[in-house]
Formats: sequence, C-alpha cells, structure tokens
Amino acid sequence: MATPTVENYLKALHMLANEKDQINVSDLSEILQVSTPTANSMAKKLHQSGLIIYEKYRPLVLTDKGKLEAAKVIRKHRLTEMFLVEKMGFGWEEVHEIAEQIEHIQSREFFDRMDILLGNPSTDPHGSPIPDKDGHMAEKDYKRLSQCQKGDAVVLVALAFSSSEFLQYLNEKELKLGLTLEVLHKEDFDGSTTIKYENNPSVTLSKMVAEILLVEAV
Amino acid sequence: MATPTVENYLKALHMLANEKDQINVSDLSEILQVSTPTANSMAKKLHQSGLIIYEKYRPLVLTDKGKLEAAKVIRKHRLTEMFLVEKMGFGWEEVHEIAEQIEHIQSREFFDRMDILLGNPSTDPHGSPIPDKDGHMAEKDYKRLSQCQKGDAVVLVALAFSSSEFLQYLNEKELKLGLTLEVLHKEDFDGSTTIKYENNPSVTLSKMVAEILLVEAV
DNA sequence: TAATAAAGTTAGACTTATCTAACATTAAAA
DNA sequence: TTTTAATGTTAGATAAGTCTAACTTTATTA
Repeated sequence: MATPTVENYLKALHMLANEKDQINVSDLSEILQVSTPTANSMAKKLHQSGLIIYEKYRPLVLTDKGKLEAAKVIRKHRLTEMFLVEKMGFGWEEVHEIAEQIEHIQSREFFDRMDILLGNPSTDPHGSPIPDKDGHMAEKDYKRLSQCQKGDAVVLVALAFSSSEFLQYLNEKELKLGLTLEVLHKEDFDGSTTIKYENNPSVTLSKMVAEILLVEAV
Repeated sequence: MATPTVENYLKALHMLANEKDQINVSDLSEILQVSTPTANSMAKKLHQSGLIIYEKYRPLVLTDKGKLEAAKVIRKHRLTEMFLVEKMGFGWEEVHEIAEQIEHIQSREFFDRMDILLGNPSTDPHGSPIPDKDGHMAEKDYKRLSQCQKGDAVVLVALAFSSSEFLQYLNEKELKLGLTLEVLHKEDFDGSTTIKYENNPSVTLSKMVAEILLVEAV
C-alpha cells in the first residue's frame, strides 16, 4: 500500500498533469513545499514502484498505474469534501484541510459508504469531478465567466481554484454553485464583469475572479 | 501536537491504567506490538514531554497532562466509532479498525461536529464511556453477567472486551446492548449461564462470555 | 557560440520510530 | 542467600522522508 506521502506525491502529479504538459521536479517540489532534492529522490522511488517514468533531467510522466492510484486518492479526497459539506454541515471553505487528512484512511468500505450515503455524487462541493472507482474522471472543459458576453445567462457550475480565502470571498458575495448569473456588463478597460443573480443588487467581479468562475449556458 | 505514534502510546497507557495498578514497559510493548527497547525509548521521550513519569526500572505513571491527552484520543476514537455505527451504517464489529485511523485526524471541529450530530453521546457502540472535552470519563463499575443469580433480570449495557470476532459471535446470538436478559440457570460445574431475551429460545453462555457481558439491574 | 542562469542531481546529515544483540537490574526459586 | 529467570536498558543499525551544500546538466541570452 502507498504511504500517505506517496499518495500526496501522486495526487500532486495528477493535478499538475491537468495543468501543464510537462511536469518538472521543481513543479512537484513547489506544489508540495519540499526541497528539489526531496522531490527528486521521491521521483526515483515512484519510478521504482512503477508509478511514474523518471529519467535524469527529463520531465516526469505518470504511468497508467500511477494515474489510477492518483485518481483513487483524488476520489477519496473529493468524496470526503462532499461528505463533510452534505452530511456534516461544514462550509465549502472549511473542508479542504480535513479532507487532506482523511484521504489517507485505508478502508475501501469507509469511502464506499460515503459514496452510497451521498448518492454517487459526480462532483465535490467546488464542482470538481469525482473519479469513479476505476479512476475515470469526467474532465469537463467549462467556459469561464470571463469569456461570457453581455446579455449571456449562465449557471455557475465549478471553480478553477478554491482556496479557503477565495471561498470566503464568494460567501460574502453569496455566490454558490447552481446560481444563474446574468452578464450585465463587460468592462474592456480592466476586463471586469458585472453580473446579477438571485435577489442581490448587481455585482462587479474583477477579471481574476471571473476567470475562476466556471459556467455553463443555461 | 502529538504524533499519531505518541497518541497510540498514550491511549495504550490510559487503557492499561484502568486494568492494572502497575504499568511496566513490557505491558506497553506487548499491547502495542513493539519490542521492549522501542517501548523503553518512547517512555523516555514521553517523560521528556511531561506526559508520563519514567524512572529506570520503575513502573510507568501517566501525569495529569498525559491523562488528559490520552482521554482526548480515546474521545476521538469512541466518537468516531459511534458516528460510524449511527450515521454511516456500519456494524459494531467493523468500526474499530477505521476508528483506529480516524482518531489521529487533527481537527477539533471535525470531532465536535460528530459530537453534535450524535447528540453528545456518553458511550460508544460497545458501551464504553466517551470522555468529555475536559478528559473526564464516567468510570462505571458494572456488574458482570457471570455474577448474576438465577431469576435476575438485567439489561446488557456494555462489553468488557470487543474484538471483532467476539462481536460477530454476539451478532449470531442476536445479543445487543439494551436488551433485557433473564437469568434462567447457572451451572456450578462450568460456570455457564443460561439466559432468555427477546423472542429467542434460551441460550447458554460460557463463563468466559458471561464475564465479558456487563449488565445493570432492570 | 560562449558565458551565465536556471534547473536537476549527488552526497551526506538529521529525525522519528522501529529493530536485534548484548548487557544490567530486579524478582523469583531453589 | 545464592542462583536463575524475568524484565529492563544501552548500543548500534535500518527505513522513510526530509534537509543543506556542492556539483552537473540543460536552457537562455548576450
């Protein structure tokens, strides 16, 4: 069985693979907050276990086995986040740290039970897809709110980023997944987007924020 | 913060303190399945942290600080067991191994939430008391079924031992906490006890089993 | 293309938690 | 009470995961 440390490296590699086409040792060291020699020696170890392909001075590549193991960890993490929100009453901004620990629990039954109680959810509380038991993950390519035009009506379905600070910001604005957003105005000057939703007065979001909000046409 | 390993040592020490009046290094090594030198060196470390009193060749004694920390771990373990049974549908014979892992999660909020959802339970699924947040634990001194006389009617309230094999045995006999047991017969020869409960035909329990079943007068 | 910067690697050390082998002390038995 | 058995301790080794310092390779830029 993979140690919690190995699980964390696999998870990081899987996330990075979705963001970049080349994963360097330094990417790994940065995301996991360890020194490059540490990431390097772990890369060798993962290679020995057949989880990645590692060759000196070359980018890191997850093997199929590595991808599957990584998806399993991500599944455990996201099911946990959903469970914490739906069944235990936590806010979406509180669950990451706890799920970061619970994802390392070794018990198929425990996570299967969560899955059943949640009714086989397909996404976590931030709209990120939950891999199925075989490691398959619906990699949807959502549009960003920043790409929408004046007059568009869209549903907020996911977030491209979900730090607890950012989630708290969304809480203050009463922005939640599932809301229908109407684009009232797009400011060319700074790329900001003004929207209206629910009973709130219109709200102007910076370009940075509008790029994080992932939407689907109504 | 205590590491998971330290938490395990403290838990073991607290359990041992309730069973014996002297805790030797070898007791600790046996219960935790480590070598005596390992238990010895950990004892020195716990002493340094002010969690136990350790002197060469002397029995180990938990300090107040150590007792409190141990009680906190036991609280996390037992709340988890109760949560797994009451909120996630696990059988009482399945929860120990999972709770053994979850007890090391570092998040006050997580366990507080369990506590609230469970309505501040005072015992775990096996009838063992759950310490409160200050580490106080109701140390009830229940009578054993083996001490009951013919004609007694008692309620099964807790178990003095709860391995998954034993719990499975109780499942087969449909014995659960809360049941009222009538003592029909006591066999002097082998110390066995014959009881009747619910709609079952009468059942004879060995002396060994009757000593594990903790009861209260109806 | 040669010099410099950035990234990657090796070597060696540290910490935690574990082990075995050897030795010391206390307790039990003859 | 002396011998033997049980228990406890020390010393030294190991594995996982981490670090810093020094060196190598690849990439960038002048």
